[in-house]
Amino acid sequence: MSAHPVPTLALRLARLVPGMGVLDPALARAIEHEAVAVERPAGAVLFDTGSPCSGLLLLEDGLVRVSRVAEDGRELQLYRVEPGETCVLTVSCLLGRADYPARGVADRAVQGVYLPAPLFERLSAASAPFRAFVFQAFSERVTSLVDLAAAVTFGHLDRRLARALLERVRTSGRIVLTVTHTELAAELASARESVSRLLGGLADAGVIEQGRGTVRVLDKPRLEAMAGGAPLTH
Amino acid sequence: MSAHPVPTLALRLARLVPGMGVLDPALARAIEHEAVAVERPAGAVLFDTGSPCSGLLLLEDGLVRVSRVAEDGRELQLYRVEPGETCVLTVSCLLGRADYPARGVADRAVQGVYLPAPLFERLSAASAPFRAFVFQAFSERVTSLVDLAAAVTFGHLDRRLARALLERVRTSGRIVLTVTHTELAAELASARESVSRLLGGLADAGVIEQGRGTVRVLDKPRLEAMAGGAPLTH
DNA sequence: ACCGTTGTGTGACCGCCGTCACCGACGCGC
DNA sequence: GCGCGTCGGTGACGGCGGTCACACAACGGT
Repeated sequence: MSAHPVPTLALRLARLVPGMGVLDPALARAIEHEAVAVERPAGAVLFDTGSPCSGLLLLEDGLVRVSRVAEDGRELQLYRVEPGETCVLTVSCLLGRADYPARGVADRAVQGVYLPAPLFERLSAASAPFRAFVFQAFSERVTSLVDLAAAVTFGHLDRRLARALLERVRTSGRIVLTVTHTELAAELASARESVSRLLGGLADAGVIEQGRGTVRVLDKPRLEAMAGGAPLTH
Repeated sequence: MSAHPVPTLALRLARLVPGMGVLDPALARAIEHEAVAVERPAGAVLFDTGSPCSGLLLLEDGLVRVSRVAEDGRELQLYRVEPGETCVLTVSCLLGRADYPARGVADRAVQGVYLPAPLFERLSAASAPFRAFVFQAFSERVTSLVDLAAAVTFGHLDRRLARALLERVRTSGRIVLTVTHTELAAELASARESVSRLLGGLADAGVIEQGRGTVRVLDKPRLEAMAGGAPLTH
């Protein structure tokens, strides 16, 4: 397809993992053999509740939403995985040989490098930078999960909504978000009507501006104040 | 604090970590030098929100409650650490060099082996069993955090209360729990009155029996049904 | 036996938010 | 234009559970 040579998997991996420059040749060969280049379209289910975990996907591009689904169909977004990040649950399941307790869906088309479990273990045993990378990301996620639990318990919906909006501003880099009230409600495990009412309030207060399927953030500082100032993964 | 007729620290460590039998002599020496035997009375605060994490405590005896405290003083128990377990947050903070996002309090008097960060890193680099031990525990905790978030979001108080009771039955091994309504309320980030009413209902239904400062679980299966996926009959 | 402390029961009130019902607004295809 | 699906706004209602304000019982110390 491509006229120019595609980077090797080891190279693509090295780009994702800071400090992982020089590799043992045997290890590099193992990567070429065992790692897999992955591309999935938006909407694809990457893993689901109860399914076993066979390896770790390192994201180069796209966005993955990881969410817990209740019996009644309601859904709580646990976190989102962006390029350069890792999926805690996947690492967790790999380390503990457990099944996934949640669902991962490609929010935007996904491209990355997939490391099957044996390769993952070999890498984490052999490469300190790889370990550091995985566990650093891991650590941030655990904190964010704790934050989530606290936000759901203490924080009221307005606060969580503010956080969700800020999160989207941060990851998209734009202040005009293309998101429907229904989507936000699903993300927060709430009801569309509640979200609509709150957004209406924010619009009245001049914090945001609404369009059909869009939200424009006008007053980010105010939104941050509402979110409660809690540090949400830089 | 060294030469004693008591087991060496390396030995105590080996008892805690399955499969960690034979150690490199240099490593064993490092453990003797750097690890610290720790004993703290019930009620002692082992770490608190915002404080840095300097090492990992492996519990030999006692019980640690890890909870997130809100601004208004309400408290949500994230999990409890029992002997043989590790504290996710501690490991997480160690790995990510982050500050604690929660508070850890000795619920019963605590005894254990404390591994300062450098020693922890050395051990996790050198010993596969140690890595496996830490990360296995880590994995379980992450799952339990996800469960917690889901329970708080979807589950109602009765369900969470049932879980809390069962958890205590499990860890104490006895069906007569010495726990006050106030304590349960704090654990669930709820109100004492709510807990009292729910417990009253359970007593009426014959699921439990109450005393002053005690709860006797009579019908564990029924309690489990409540804690599980069964819809609540009101 | 007295009294303070701690644990529990109970009624009243109310706010948040989930649910139901419905309608209007916008977009798209034909 | 017309129909229709998606999106959003609004009112009504109700339940869970948090808060307040008590009353009271159990235990402990002196």
